[in-house]
Amino acid sequence: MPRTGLPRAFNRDEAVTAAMNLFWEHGFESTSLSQLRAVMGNISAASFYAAFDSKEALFREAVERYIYTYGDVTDRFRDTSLTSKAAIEQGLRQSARMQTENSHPLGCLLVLSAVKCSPEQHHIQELLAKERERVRGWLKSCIERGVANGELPDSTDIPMLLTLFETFLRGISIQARDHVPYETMDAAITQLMRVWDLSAKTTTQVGG
Amino acid sequence: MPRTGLPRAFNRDEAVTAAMNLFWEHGFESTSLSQLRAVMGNISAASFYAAFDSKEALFREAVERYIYTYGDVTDRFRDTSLTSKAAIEQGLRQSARMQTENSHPLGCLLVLSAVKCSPEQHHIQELLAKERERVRGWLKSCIERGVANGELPDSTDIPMLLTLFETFLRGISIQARDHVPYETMDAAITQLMRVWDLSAKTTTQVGG
DNA sequence: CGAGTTATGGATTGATCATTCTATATATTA
DNA sequence: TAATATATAGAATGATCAATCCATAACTCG
Repeated sequence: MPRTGLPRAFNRDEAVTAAMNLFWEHGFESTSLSQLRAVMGNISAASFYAAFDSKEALFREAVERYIYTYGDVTDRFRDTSLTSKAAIEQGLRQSARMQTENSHPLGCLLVLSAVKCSPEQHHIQELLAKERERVRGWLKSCIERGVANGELPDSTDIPMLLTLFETFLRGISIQARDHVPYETMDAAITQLMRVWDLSAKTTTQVGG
Repeated sequence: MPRTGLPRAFNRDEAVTAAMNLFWEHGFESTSLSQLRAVMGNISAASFYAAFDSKEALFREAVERYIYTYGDVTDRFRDTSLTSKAAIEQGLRQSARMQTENSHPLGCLLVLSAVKCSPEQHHIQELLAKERERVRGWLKSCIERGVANGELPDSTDIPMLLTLFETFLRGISIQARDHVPYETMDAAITQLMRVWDLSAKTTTQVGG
């Protein structure tokens, strides 16, 4: 809260959102500072660095903003008021729906915005990998809950099921970018969930 | 075949392969010409431009090289000596195996190396999108063949099945980058293919 | 008003980007 | 050996990159 001095001429909050959308569309490295300053209200370089430490610091803010807004669709994986199956199914459907909306860039920012970058910015890749790992943890906990509450048998191959659903989830980002419509992905999710039912029906076997 | 003049001091073929690996690892835009020249045998800029028109032209050659080498795992989708189910299953397993090998960069070059780029290089994105579309076409033909030869009922929702398998296929690239091991993806594919069996067993219904 | 504080515009930094140029070295062909 | 052709090294091109500097404008507080 700046108390004295010239007040900022642009809305910092709106600027972060605009930056998030640009990073989402073009990725971290391919988004230049001049492009960012343009969408942030045609602000000068001095104004930018008075408000943000660096391009990387802005990116971190943009990622945080994404997680708490569009990225919150994966919260369903943590919703214990639903059955494990419903949590996964709804998480997948919501992700597909959000990533195919045309009111913002297609796909998931956490998957797409730094899938590749120069060696000297490897830590940016790691930042997003850590966020994906968080989602993976929720998905894993959700499946483990399904085993614990009897939805799935004790013999369930948890890493396998986790990978099945997570791989599909990650693929949604590429498919959304390639303009595969939501409805088709939604239908595919319906069939994918039948694997859950098959796992649920399997009688308990001796684990290896 | 140069007949006169000073012969090239570096192996053009090996240089393209080295460039392919660098593009595969870091993507088109994040790979600089100086990095390329370094791995291509510490060649000078003049030598580079004597052998290649531009960075983009080299990238196109690298993509072509990839398609005919590592990328050929998806040829299984076109193998009509197999049942449609076997073609898809083997194509998925081979893709997962190749993309997780540690003798080269992880994931698929066609999916990862230009998923994001600056607006002025949109055509690079489109180049790779077209290659992915080709694979999508093979996958679609494979499923259609399954319907035609009776493996799948006429009521089969082809776009749905296509998207189910393609979304998983695309997800493998992200998962491989995130170091998900081949064995786990292989197990997931086994379960994914059970959806095929369910589709095959479904009695013919009135289509919508 | 004057002192203190902050944001701004605009020029500038040094690095790196892809690409081109010039001069020279080395090959084949006549 | 002379003419021709090609590749080379190394410097230089202009553009753009993220980031910084300086002077000035505009605000609050005393």
